[in-house]
Amino acid sequence: MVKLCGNGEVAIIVERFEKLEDSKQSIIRQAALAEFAAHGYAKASTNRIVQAAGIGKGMLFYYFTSKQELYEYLVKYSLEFIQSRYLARVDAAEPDVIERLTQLARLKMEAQAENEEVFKFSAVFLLEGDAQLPVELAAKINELKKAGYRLMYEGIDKSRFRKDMDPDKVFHLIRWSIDGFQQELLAKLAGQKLAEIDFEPYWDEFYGYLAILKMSFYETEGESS
Amino acid sequence: MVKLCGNGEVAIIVERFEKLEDSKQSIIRQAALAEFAAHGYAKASTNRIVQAAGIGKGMLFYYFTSKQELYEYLVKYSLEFIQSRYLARVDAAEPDVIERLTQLARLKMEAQAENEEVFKFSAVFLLEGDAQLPVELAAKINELKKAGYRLMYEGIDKSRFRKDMDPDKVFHLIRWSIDGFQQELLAKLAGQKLAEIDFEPYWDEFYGYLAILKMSFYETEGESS
DNA sequence: ATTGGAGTCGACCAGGGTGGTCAAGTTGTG
DNA sequence: CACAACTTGACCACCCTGGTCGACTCCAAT
Repeated sequence: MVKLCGNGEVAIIVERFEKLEDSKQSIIRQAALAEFAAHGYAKASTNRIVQAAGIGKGMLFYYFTSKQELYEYLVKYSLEFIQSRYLARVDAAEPDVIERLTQLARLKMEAQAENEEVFKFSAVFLLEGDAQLPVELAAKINELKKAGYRLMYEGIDKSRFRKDMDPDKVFHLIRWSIDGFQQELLAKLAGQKLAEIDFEPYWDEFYGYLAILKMSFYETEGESS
Repeated sequence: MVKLCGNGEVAIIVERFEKLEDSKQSIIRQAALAEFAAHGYAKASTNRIVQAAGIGKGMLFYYFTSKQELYEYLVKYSLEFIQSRYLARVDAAEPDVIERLTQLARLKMEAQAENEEVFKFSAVFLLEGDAQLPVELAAKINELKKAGYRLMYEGIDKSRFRKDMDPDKVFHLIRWSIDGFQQELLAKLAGQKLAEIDFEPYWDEFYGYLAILKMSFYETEGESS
């Protein structure tokens, strides 16, 4: 009988890695994520990975058959991480723009604090064509992109905006503002370990910006038809 | 007598490049800018540069003594380009936030249309520590950074904002909005030659956003003390 | 005590890319 | 013709690559 589902051997080999104690697994995974995030698939170096992880060269190819397979494992891992630790937590039923975007910002920041390398790596593999992945993985990537898009744009209620402004434009302005704040915050905190930072003061500042946005773009209470 | 000002030989060699007809100079320059922009100093390849420029390997080292000198030439060229074609054109006396930021956006877009590679390259060398440049060049880079910072933040009149909002926060919201628009536009136009694009419709859209920002954040006319 | 398999290491391999050189050849000009 | 400026790409020594593999350690089962 012919195997229809491919890669019996590969599965056996990757298992070795998954049997490792979590702490060691994590060290290797983080080292590899960081390397691929910093250099992309082609220019990432397996030598630097094993050096950063503190293991012998041989071990990497004992756990993974090849650089390519390691990369695919990391993509799969990252997709699952982003899905379960970030997107799945967003309340897609929240219709208020600011509430929704605030949730996205907050949950993303929390997930990023939990594993920053995953997000840096995702920025690479979401754009990169270098690696060419098996169709089934490429499909999952597209799913994730669409899921993210949906959470950002679908089911948003723009009826509460001031009537004298184009609601789509207002929506974009709000989005750019929140993105800008977030981006600038991350740039300011670059180099520090996100997990160790007390974000409360930054969130307070953030809510100050949100208050201004609401005051500016939302219909004033009790002024309606 | 001792030469106090260094590099007599280098000057003679670079002269060869500067004597070239402009069109050829430009082809080589653009190829090199693109290569360094895409890969950074360390991983840029002189082989790919000569290939892209359509010249023999030897010529590159006939015009420039080394990869390092080529890089320094490009940094110098880019600094001058950005200074003269972008920053110098900004009217630093314009006190109105939106007017000022609009100018910055518009002039940057025009300069980018004139030579896109310079801006992509500048994004690299403004961050990169790889190359280590001679102090005198590093100083010029810092000057440029400061000049840019000044044009963005200095001499701005925030007194026309609504009195019930923190003017610094409003300023940042406006900045992020304009940046967001610009960034998204550039992403949408990626791959096309900026110089061949008719920007009028985009500017119209942009002014639509500005109108909303003014309506939202500026003190309403005739409501004062 | 012995065996054997899982786990671990790093020296080693062939291959490819690196920045830079240079002998050879092509031009253009006096 | 001669001579200098210009142009080429094969070539160099070197470095790093992904991947292999023989040697070694450890430990549980015999």
